[in-house]
Order: sequence, then structure tokens, then C-alpha cells
Amino acid sequence: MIHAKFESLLARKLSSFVEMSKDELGVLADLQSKPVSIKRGQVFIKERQTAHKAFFLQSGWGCSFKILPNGGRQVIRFPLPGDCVGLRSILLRASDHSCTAVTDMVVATIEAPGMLEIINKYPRLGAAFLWAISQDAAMVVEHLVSIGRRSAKERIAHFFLELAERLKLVGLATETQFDHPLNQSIIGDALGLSEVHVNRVLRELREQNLLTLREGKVNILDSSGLQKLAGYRSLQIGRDKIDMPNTD
Amino acid sequence: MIHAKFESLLARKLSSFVEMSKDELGVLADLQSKPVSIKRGQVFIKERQTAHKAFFLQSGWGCSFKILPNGGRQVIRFPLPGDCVGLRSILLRASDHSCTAVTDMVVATIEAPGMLEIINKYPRLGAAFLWAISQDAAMVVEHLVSIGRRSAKERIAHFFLELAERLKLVGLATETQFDHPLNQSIIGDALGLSEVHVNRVLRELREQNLLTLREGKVNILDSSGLQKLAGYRSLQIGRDKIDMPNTD
DNA sequence: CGACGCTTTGACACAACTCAACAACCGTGG
DNA sequence: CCACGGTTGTTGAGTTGTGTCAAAGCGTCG
Repeated sequence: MIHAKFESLLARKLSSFVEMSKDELGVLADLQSKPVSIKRGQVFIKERQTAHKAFFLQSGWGCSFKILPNGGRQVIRFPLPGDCVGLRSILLRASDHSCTAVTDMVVATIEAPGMLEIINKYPRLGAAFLWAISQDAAMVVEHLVSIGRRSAKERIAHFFLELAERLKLVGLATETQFDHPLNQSIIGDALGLSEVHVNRVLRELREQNLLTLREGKVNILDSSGLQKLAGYRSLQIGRDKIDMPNTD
Repeated sequence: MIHAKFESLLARKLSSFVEMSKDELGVLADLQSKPVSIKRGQVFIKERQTAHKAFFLQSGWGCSFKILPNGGRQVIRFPLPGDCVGLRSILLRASDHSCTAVTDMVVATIEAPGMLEIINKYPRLGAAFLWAISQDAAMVVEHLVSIGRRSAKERIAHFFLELAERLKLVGLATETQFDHPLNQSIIGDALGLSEVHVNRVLRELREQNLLTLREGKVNILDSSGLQKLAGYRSLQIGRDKIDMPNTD
């Protein structure tokens, strides 16, 4: 049922949390057997919508955000390949944010009932998803800390270090550089800054030979300098496997 | 085993998500059968610690926060009676934040292995906890939006409206007022503001007859005015029960 | 009584925002 | 082929929200 060559990013990710049985891996494979494409710019999750579906990214960049009554936009996070989007909304019965495709994307989807059935039938998978949600939440918390208590420069440095680390995990970044589809306006909306100020701070970082961002490419010139500036700590918490009884 | 009179806030909360069997309610009751006290000021979860324990608040106010390398503090949220703290850390194997007691508290605790066993044995409870974590995450997201894209005044208004709503759910607030143990410094750390500025904005809100905060009491003078100012939306998303097969 | 924690106020500094203009770079269509 | 609008990046000038520093008021508690 499961074929090693087809091992998905999702399966790899969840496996790093708890060892899966063949059955469970099969379920994960089935889950992603009918991927669909989403065009750049399309909003595929709308805040407050009640059609509960979860998405598993296979390729492309997403952007989860909320719009405020005053028209402002706050980006929550940028889902990357291997990430899940909308898991929360399955249990909450309504999405608490919108999500759009920053680039063309390929995703697998699952409806809420199917997801609930899986949790019910395969508790270990349930725990694995719980773990995935927890990881997301931890990242949102770090993001919160960034916006609340870091200066613009620290925030931007932190943001790119985190992106680099996440992209490295799925083989989309080298030690020193990666491609990205973000413009300065969306970066501003992610970090609670204005587009103009993002530009100015990027110039500073460039002038200090810490980081450059040009033509959709980020170059990390001085990783340890950036880390010191940003007060950065690796994401690598909770990636050791746990023991959980097999229910087969 | 379960006695209606002893129905806990936790059981009531989780029941609002999915109907529980007697067994499941019993598990929840057992979980909380040995409450312990925590003294005001005590830090009972430390960031990065690996002793994974979850806490269920029965009374008192907590404060989850992170300390930055530069010494700043960012408050993530204030756990209230009926809330869980540290659920995430059970799966992540390390706490991503610290937590202290703002007032004396009474809590029930559970070690990670016990929690994993419950998830494994009672998938519906697992789903319920997943739901609880999702709710928390949604609140953190809203907090993030607040700090990222709302002005100081909007933030403070939003903060107190949210607190009021949460406290009402557990019978600790009336339509117009509630007690709280927070000083302006900790409010500042929650909202990414300085203590001094919090004070100034509170004065404005008082002068505009929107809200007063004195001697540990918050009075909401003009709820709809505050809501309009803050762009506030009720938390009441995802509180309808879902259908989930019974595995008994 | 003094010490301490918390609030309040004022004066000033500065980080970040707004507005505005312009440059560079597309893809499109005449 | 060039003219065109649209998007993004860049820079300057001036404004403002919020932070910092400092001092004083006020309870409470030992």
C-alpha cells in the first residue's frame, strides 16, 4: 500500500514525532493521493467560513492572514511544503483566518468528517496531528514575541532565520541562501511594519553585510551575526520521537 | 464514579465540544482528583524545561510568558480557571514558554505518559484536547493580530473585552465588571507596550467613559463603544458540539 | 516610622509611519 | 517596436505614537 519512493513530506514530518505502522503510513498516503493545484493569488480559506477542510502542502508557499475591520492585514504565518493548513478549523468548526496562495501550490485536502474518523480510528495519528498543531502554535507564539518585544531590525533578522531553518528541513534552502516569493509589503504585514520601513531596515542589514534580498533570493551573509542580533534560537524543539503504544 | 455536583470546569468545557461517555467523564474526574496549590508568584513552568506536565486550572490566574535574550518579557496569555496550561509541551517534549501564578492557584496536574495513555485509549478525549489546544491557538492568533496591527488604545480595549468574555464563561464576570490581579506593568508586557503608556491610555479610556480600572476591578462602562473602538469580535467560534462516533 | 510596590504625570527622544515622488521592471497591446 | 499601465522597490521630508527617564503621590505592611 505504501511505497517508500512516495514517502511524503507530511509522513516524514509526522514520523519524526512517533514511529508509524504500515497501516498508519497507508492512511497518510491515501490522504494525499488526490492532490489538487491552487493558482497563485487564490484565497482558498476564508475567515469564518464553516466549510471545514484541512490542506496538506506538497509544494508552493501559502500565506495565512487576518483582515482587521480597519482594513489592516496581519499575516499569521507562511505555510511551506510539508505543513498543514486549517487543521485547527476542523475542530473549531470555523476558520479563524484566511489563507491565500503566494505561489502556485499543490495540496492534498481532507474534509472534517474524514479527519475525525482518522483521529478516532488511529489515535497515534491523532496524537501526531496534535503534535503538528502544537508545533504550529509554538511558532505562532514565537512570532507573537517577535512582534511584541523585538525592534524592527531584530524582527526581520529573526524572520529570515526562521524561514531559512524551515526551508532547510524540506530541502528548499542551503546553509546560506534560498528563493522566496515575498514582496516587502507582505513581509511588513507579517511583522507588523510598514512596507517602507521594511525596505529601510533591509538596506541597513545589507549595508552591515548581514543579509541581502534581491530578485526573489535571500542570501544570509553572516548567520551568527544575524542570530546574535535577533536573539534567535533554533526551532528544533520536540523533534525527538516519543513512545506511544501501538494499537494494531 | 462521576458526581454531577463535582462536575469540573474542564469537563464542562470539553463537553461543550463533544458529548462524553460516563467513562470519559470519569477519566476527567480522576484527572483532577488530586489538586495542588500554587503560591502567588511561583514559576511552575520554566521555558525549555523537559519535565512535561500539563496543568488544569481550577482557580486563580496564571501568566504564560517568554523572556527574550535582551531581558524583555512577552506575556502570551493569562490562563484562567477551566483552562489548560502546558498541553503543548507534552507533545513537544519541552515547554516553549514559562508560566507563573499571578494569584494563588489550585491546579490538577498530569504527567506526559498518563496523558498519552488517555489519548490512546479514549480518542474522543484526545480530540477534545486537540480542540482545547486549537482554541488556545486561535486566541494566540488573535493576540498576534492585536499586537501587530492595532494601536495601543485598540489593543487595550480589545484585551479587556476578551478577558471579560472569558471570565463570563466561567462565572467570574458580570455583564459590566470583573476583578483582576493585573498591574499595569504586566498588562504592558502582554500587549507589547510600556507600563507608562498603558497608564496613559487607560486614562484616555476613563476620560471617554469607556472603561475604568481601579483597585483590582475593571468596569466596562460602554461595551459597544469599546467593541467599535477595538474592532472586537466574540470568541464564540467553534463551541457547537460535533458528532464523533462513540468507541465504547 | 520607613521601605516598598504600584500608579500617575511631565519632558524629551526616537522608532516607525505617512505621504509623495520617482526609478526599475515587467507583460500587454497597439 | 514602442507606449502603456501595473507592480515593486527606493528614497526623502515631515509627523506621530510610543518609549525612556525621572520624580512624586499614595497605599500597605512590617
